Amino acid sequence: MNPIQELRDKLNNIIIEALKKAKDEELLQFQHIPGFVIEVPKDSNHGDFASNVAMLMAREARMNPRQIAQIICDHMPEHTLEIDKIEVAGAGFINFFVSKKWLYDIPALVSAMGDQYGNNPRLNKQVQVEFVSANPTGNLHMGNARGGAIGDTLANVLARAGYDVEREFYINDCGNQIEVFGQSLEARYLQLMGKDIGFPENGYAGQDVVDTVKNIIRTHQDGLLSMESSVRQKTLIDYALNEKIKYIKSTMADFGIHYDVWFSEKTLHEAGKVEEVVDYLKERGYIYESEGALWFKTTAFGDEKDEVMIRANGLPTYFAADIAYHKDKFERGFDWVINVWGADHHGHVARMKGAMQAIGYDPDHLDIVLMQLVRLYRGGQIVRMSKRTGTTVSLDELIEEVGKDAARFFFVMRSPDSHLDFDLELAKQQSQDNPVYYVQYAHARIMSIFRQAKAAGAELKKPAEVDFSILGAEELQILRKIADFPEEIAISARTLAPHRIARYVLDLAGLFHSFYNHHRVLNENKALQDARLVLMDIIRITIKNSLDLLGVSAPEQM
RNA sequence: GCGCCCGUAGCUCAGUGGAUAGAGCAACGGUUUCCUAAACCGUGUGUCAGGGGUUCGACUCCCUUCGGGCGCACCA
Repeated sequence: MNPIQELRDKLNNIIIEALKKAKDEELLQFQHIPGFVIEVPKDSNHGDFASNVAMLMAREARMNPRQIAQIICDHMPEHTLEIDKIEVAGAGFINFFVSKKWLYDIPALVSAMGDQYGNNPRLNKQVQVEFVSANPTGNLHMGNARGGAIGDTLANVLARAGYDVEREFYINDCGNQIEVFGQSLEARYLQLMGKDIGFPENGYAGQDVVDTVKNIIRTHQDGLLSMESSVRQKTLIDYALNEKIKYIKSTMADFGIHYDVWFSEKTLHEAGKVEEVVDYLKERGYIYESEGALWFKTTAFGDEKDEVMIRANGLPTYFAADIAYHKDKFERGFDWVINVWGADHHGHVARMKGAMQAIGYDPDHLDIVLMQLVRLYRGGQIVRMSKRTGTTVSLDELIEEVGKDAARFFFVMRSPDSHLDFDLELAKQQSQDNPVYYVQYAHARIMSIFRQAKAAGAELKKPAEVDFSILGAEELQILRKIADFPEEIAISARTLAPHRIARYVLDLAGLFHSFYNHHRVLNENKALQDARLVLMDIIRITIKNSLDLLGVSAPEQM
């Protein structure tokens, strides 16, 4: 149920009917009705809805937009909508002033839908969101954290927007980096066993690798010393990957994220899917050999330069595996595939889409959400992140310091396109300056009102038993905001903009706090109290559902 | 050099081609002790980085210049 969308659809039909009627009467001349919009004007003086249809028709109809608008108004058919006023305004806008009575139906809708409120009709479309997909060779960093918050919120939003959603984590468990990882593990192992041995130049120098090796020693002691190097590395890698993936899974769970699929890159190679896709491209003539390597002619799809698929040493590149991976995704039947990537991978986007085109899939069914980098601040000072010095803050440490709720909210608060300054002090603050606190507090405050109401013997009545015409302008504004929620979800999904939900719930919490500071819910006027209690209940539901989307808890008291 | 993102109020940021560009913080002025706590109310003259273009209409789309970030591996 999306009340805004329903009203919009009805107005849309009325306009089209009016146009047809005017054409029949030969007052307007046109072949096609243009793709006009019915929008909610920013300024409420311009009505509840406004359409630009007259402006768009001006050229074809060879008439002044305001005249066209007037003709449309004069030909509005009979309809069931209660409309107070329709006016022609500005350059030719048609403004609709819908009777406020439609808002009185909102509480019953929200109340009946409960935790389902906000959900749009099912679309029967399968969408996959792949996000984080961190290398299992180290700790989760702030980029992974932001990707997690964005990806998971986006998945939640898409689900409520009507899609069938799957969350997936791609595990890069083979390739060059894993070899380097193995060499690093081996060096640490030998060092810890007292051998005087150097460390690989580009190895993983972090303390977490040392810790992992210490865990291995705890169970295997010196048992790996006698092994041949390649066997030893494999043993170390298997153990370490297992440990790292367990760490990632548990940290993600602490962050409120639960994946449907953990997809191993290795299985792709083992199943021959990578060779398969290279062969496929070869058959189509997109592959050529040069300097011992096999190249994919990505320039044929707008890339700047061709890319290596199979290296001279016979091993496929990450790109080759990634094409096979994305082919596999589409073969699994997804109508829409979404990846959340760090902005440092942007160069990969065009060639990935090109690759999809080359293997016969519509590149428009693949969307990449690129997110900009994160900067951590502590008391106005930037927290430098350096793997060398080991001062990097990991996601598990962040969750421990500021809590899951603040972390989730902060990471998703800004547009993915925007660099994110994460203020650790603000995130911990128990004050209304802290946006997550501000929203949660609104929820807790409403719960408190209900506790007070119960103590006073006041009950929450069913919306049908309550007269909402007693409500004033501020309450109606809140109703209007609540009515927007499903539409907000639809837009957020369509534009892949999960930060809109954070802003939405901040707005709603702001309206609530402001109302709370001016009016008493529990008061002498019982009819008013009944209406306000219902209003409080649907604010509570909408805030709760918004916070659910964000993966943030809604406390009963604070 | 080429490509992607960004540039909006003092600061941090919103802004699905629509009408007079918004919010929070900060600043300034005022009120107040009330279901949850020093909270509440009010106050914005912004070259939407600059310049061109498309459009009835541009912060939004295109071109270009400047500034910042990030990429441009037989790494992932």
